[in-house]
Amino acid sequence: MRISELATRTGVATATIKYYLREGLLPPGELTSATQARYNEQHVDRLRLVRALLGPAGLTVAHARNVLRVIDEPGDDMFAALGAAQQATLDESEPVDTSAALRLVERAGWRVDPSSPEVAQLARALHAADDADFELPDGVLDAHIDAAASIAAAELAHMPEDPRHALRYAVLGTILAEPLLSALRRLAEQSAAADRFGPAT
Amino acid sequence: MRISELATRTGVATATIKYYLREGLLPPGELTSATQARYNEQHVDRLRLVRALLGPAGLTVAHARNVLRVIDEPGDDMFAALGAAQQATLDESEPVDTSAALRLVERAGWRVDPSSPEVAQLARALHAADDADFELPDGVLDAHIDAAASIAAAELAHMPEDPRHALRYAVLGTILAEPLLSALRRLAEQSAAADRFGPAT
DNA sequence: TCATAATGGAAAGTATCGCTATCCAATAAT
DNA sequence: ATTATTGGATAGCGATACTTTCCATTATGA
Repeated sequence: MRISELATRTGVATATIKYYLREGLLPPGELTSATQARYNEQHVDRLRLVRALLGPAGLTVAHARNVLRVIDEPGDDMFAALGAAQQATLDESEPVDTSAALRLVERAGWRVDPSSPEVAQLARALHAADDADFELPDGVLDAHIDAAASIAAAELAHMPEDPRHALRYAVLGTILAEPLLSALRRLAEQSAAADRFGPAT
Repeated sequence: MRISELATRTGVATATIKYYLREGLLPPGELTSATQARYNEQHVDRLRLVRALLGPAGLTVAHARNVLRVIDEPGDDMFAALGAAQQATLDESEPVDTSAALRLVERAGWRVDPSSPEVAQLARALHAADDADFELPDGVLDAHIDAAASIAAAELAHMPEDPRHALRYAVLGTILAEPLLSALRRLAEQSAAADRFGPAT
């Protein structure tokens, strides 16, 4: 198919597709002449994936490119690839004091790289709560830890056997499930609040 | 104190403080003349709160303004205020097909407003996964639902008695705990992946 | 076959966002 | 009396995700 058909089938403007091509989010079509290229079903799928990453998942173009690179070139070290996929969506930024975050990780009993950006992200979240004068009760923190642990366990338990699929699954699970979990948490809160403060059934 | 002291104490540039004042994130200081205003400790606290919302929580200025308005003017209907606080951070956007989302909510047994933006957010997250050809196993979905429910329960259980504090607590809990939960989930995954794929202890 | 439409590719333009810089007249500090 | 600071207004900036415009080169179809 040509670019215009790719555009109509995915609902993405051709100019935008050209932009994604330029940014390396979408592999180029097969050139049939100086002014024509052919695209196939894989391009359709890829374009949908790109839109999912840029839209609801909220990734920047740069982050999406990183994520796609990990999916495209898995390498043979699954652990390294998973780490790379996670870090693909994080910016490095100023160093933070990670002591509180590390204490929390230890309390959770997790085995993590103390210098990973995820620890820094956790540290920043804790500091933000602190700066906002928001005291997070231990019980609530523990609930978050348990929740995170059981989600991770469930995700790992359902990971496909085939390493190629497993990586894609893990990467997308990490990234696409994030907005899902946020929405679910808010709905659970809404429901709980309705039970407690809302109008009678 | 004057604006420059407010700036040095919070580490926020005076130009930025002026910007927040303009945007209504920070209440004006008490004018003592045409060219001087006095600020107090409440301004320091407020400014820290604003930075926490704009930084790690990732809110836009417009969303932060909405959130602060709910905190500032609680009203007497706690349920309505909680709903308003949640919606303060969401954009309205094109309508989505919420049927899959509603099915999920029903499976969770939650009591929520089917037309709420949170449902729409959930619907978009589900569609994104679908568009990306990412099949979320039921077991994983259930794990997310259970996790969301137990977090919500823990948060409600620790909500302060005093309605004024309760609202602030609920609002900040919803917003500031989101990046925290994301970080925890990623660390839990990292730990679980290390156990399964990583180097031996 | 010849006018019209579409394409690849490059480059410039646009809208939004969160600041940041510049000015100015009025006032404070020394 | 001189210098520094402030409130207030306005304009500028850098990043991001597109959009628009342009052009030479093909396709396409009446």
